[in-house]
Amino acid sequence: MLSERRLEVLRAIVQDYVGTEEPVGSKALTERHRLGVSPATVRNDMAVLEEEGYIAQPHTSAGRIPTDKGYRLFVDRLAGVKPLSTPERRAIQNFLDGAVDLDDVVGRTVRLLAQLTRQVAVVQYPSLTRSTVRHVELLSLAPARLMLVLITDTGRVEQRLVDCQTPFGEASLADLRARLNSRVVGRRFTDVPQLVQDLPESFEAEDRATVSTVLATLLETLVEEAEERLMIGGTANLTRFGHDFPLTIRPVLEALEEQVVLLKLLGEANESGMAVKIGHENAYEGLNSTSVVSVGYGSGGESVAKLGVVGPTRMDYPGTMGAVRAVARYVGQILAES
Amino acid sequence: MLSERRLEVLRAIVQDYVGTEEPVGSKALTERHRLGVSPATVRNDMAVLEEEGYIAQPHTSAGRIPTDKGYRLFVDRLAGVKPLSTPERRAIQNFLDGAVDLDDVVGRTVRLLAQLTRQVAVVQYPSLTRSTVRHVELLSLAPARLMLVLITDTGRVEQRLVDCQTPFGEASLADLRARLNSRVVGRRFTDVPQLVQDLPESFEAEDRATVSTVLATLLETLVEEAEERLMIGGTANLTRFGHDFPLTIRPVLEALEEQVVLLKLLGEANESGMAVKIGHENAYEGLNSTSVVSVGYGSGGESVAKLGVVGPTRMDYPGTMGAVRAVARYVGQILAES
DNA sequence: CTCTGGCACTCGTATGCCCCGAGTGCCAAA
DNA sequence: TTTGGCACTCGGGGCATACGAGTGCCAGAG
Repeated sequence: MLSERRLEVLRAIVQDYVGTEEPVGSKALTERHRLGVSPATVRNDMAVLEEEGYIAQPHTSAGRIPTDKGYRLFVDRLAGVKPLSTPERRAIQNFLDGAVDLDDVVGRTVRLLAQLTRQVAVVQYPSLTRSTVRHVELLSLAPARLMLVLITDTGRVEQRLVDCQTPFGEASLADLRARLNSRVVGRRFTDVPQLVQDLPESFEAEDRATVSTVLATLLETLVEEAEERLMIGGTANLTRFGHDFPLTIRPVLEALEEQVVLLKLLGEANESGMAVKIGHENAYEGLNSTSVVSVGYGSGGESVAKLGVVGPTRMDYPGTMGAVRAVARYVGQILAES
Repeated sequence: MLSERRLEVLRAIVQDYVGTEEPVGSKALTERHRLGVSPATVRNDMAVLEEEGYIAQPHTSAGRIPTDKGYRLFVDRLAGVKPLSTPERRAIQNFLDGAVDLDDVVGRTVRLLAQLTRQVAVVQYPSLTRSTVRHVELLSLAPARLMLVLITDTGRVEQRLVDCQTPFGEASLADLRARLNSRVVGRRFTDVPQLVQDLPESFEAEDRATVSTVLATLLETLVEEAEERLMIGGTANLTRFGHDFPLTIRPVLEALEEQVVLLKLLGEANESGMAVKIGHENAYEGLNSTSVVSVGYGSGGESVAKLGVVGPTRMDYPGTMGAVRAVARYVGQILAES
């Protein structure tokens, strides 16, 4: 077990390193922090911390830098979440309040988050899997071509073209539209499949194939959209990453274009609290020198999607976590209002 | 006026510099290209080219590199557009043919373009301003709340919520829907305003306010969506930019997040042919060390949107132009089919 | 058992120096 | 107008040196 003072030393190392981006030595530490002990003592503590794997030396005769394990301990036990200042809060609210539609909300959120944290921001569009159906519309575009429009309670609209084998009359169309809506409006997406399961049977034989096609398309839309969309921003902040540029930055840029990877990363934020993935804790190799801070957000108590930031492992965790949490809350409010 | 041989020298310089990324000297030139003259002659030609501003020396006693003006001349008079190889063409077609909807087409296009050119690709969603209306749908969500859905001939769907001051009956709704569609379906967006101008007058007094609100929302949608959306990809290729990294790359990343800037850049592609903006020809300062190759694309003869790539001024112009043109053509075909 | 001051040692970085070579400009001759 | 020759420039690489921040260890004090 590490003594109180050793933890204090670790905290000081993390804070200094995050600030200066340079390995921190024993003397500098005692000067910048009032630890009340001499550099020699700190050296001993550092030796122990290194042995335990919390810090490391880039080279002999250089200062120490925190390891992933060190950051982990720092986040878990040594640092809180730094709340934002009142002006910051007000700025967030003002900025988000100006949004006019869902796209705008997400767009503003991502820019806000990038600016606050000075890192790369990732925001997932509110999820459909939790959503309910507000309306399903069927339009006849051509004799054998329909358009299916799905409207969700989060204000999102998805459309799909449906090609039918046989022409589908206006009467049948109106019939299907009415029955479909009476069954699924207000219901959760996950419940829809079983709710519409037996619908084809109640139609004339000639229309059954088309009805089945329409339903299949509807279900497909639900599933496809469960794989969510993302918006990212603040990539220019990648330039603040470090000195050994191209090598570090390239895999990150590549990862940012792989929506699947990002979704998986965000997905690991458990619903209640914030998730912090540090360095090698990230499954994707290209992000081994980055940390991901993510949190769920949503209207009401339930989280419908995730948002977060990606930055160097050497980041200001308390500040970043504070910003992420605050933004998530305000976005949730905005969504609840609309 | 520059002699034929001087132009040949300039072409050789551009080609070599693009290949090696290093300033090219007179001796190396005569070795790699069969110019049929001695290095001394080339030196004289280079002196002239430098005086005219087509090439420059990074330092005394270094080779020459092309200036923006030099690239300009190269593109305008010395280089053609390099057609893609047959396998490349086939690969493009196969890749784009797999697309399932508009988002997918654009997504695949941007990835394809990034991969072919090894640069940053930018694709504008097909524009609405040129499009025609395929259908307008009105849904009643609540007594005083409507949803307006606009479907375009390019397969795009836009929706807007409309809050009415007074409740709007189902009968009136059906009436408005029918009249609206009979007037605008098949018409161009730009023609819509005057086509619906007098619609409110033909309704009962109590409904007129609502009808006006709906029409206003419709027109607003047309205008708003004229400011197009973009998709970008291949940002990882920015790492191949050069040695003096952060300084060059940062403003480019910033520019890429400013949709307005990008739209303006693409917008300068005139409809018929390809536009190549080199270095300082780009209005936006951050892109002064980049070139933009863009072209319009669309189904049929008309271009409905633009696409292009952003790369270092030192790029393979013939190859890039060939790839951009080919992709634009195939995307146009795909759009025409669907 | 813990802390402290002292001391020798390490090693990465900055600095200065030199040399090499690619590249240039100029000039006189073909 | 082209060519070969020649002196000059200057950036970059290699090398030795000096510096200094930082370490580990040890002996002594509390």
